[in-house]
Amino acid sequence: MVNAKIKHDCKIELNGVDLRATPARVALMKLLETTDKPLDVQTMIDYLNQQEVKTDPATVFRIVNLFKEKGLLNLIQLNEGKFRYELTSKPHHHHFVCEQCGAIQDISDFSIKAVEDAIQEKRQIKIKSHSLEFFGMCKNCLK
Amino acid sequence: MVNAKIKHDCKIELNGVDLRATPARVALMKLLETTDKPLDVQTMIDYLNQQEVKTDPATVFRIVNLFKEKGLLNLIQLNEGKFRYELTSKPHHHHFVCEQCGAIQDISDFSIKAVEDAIQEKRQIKIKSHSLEFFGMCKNCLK
DNA sequence: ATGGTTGCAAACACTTTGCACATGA
DNA sequence: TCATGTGCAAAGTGTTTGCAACCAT
Repeated sequence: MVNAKIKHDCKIELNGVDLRATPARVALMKLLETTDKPLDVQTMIDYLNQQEVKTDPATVFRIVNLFKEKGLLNLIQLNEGKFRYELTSKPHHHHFVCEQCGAIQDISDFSIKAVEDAIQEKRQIKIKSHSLEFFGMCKNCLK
Repeated sequence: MVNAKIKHDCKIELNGVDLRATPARVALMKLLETTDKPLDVQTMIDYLNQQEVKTDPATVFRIVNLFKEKGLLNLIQLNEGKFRYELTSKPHHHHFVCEQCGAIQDISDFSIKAVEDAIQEKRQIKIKSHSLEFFGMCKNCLK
């Protein structure tokens, strides 16, 4: 019942951006909705294959790219050699990555919108997005 | 003469971080010093091979990683699928990338150090570096 | 029914690694 | 001299693409 409900929600969400609600897409939406840190594609694949939903890397890459085009996902890079993704529906925030243990924390203590507006006007450019990530040592690793 | 002088400088610079001044390394330092935007490795390889200095991708990747370890280079990601590098000796700045034409501008109008300090204290973490990049449309492409 | 979606295999881009040879200090 | 660095080839990731079969609408 719970599953059915969530599936239904995702269906509406997906159809709303002209995408068919296939099992892999619905499962991926569910995963993204219940995860609090940016996911890389390999993690998504592993998760899906652990569930009832067998799928293929090519499919997941395609879904993720589609979701990004449709504006459902933000792309994030944390200086690894790969992309991570987060739902755009989550409140805007930045990240802190511990270089020792790899832990990722959300940073939402402030906004750089004012700065962004100032730069935009001064340079006569249009800023559509930004990425701001911090790197260092987390509380635990500092001990 | 000019070349000899620059070579000499790089030799000191390289030996200063316990690296031998080989032709590829010196040429790469020269390139990095005279370029104002973050370079990807393929661009470095193409440049070196156009010059007198024939070299191999593996070598350039190794040099770049060494330079980074030694603190000579900063790694930058602009949401492409690859790394870019800049000399750490350049004044700290951020970047703006035009999503239409790919142009990269330096953004050094402001600092987020105050913000960084506040986050660091509040969360009891140690922030060692950050990346802040802006994406949008440049002046030209807005026309 | 039919156009969007998938799986599979192959290819591509970027990066790393092993090892024998070469070279800077 | 000899530890360090290089070239070459091979392999390892992450990602994209072509195409026939499949399935959501």
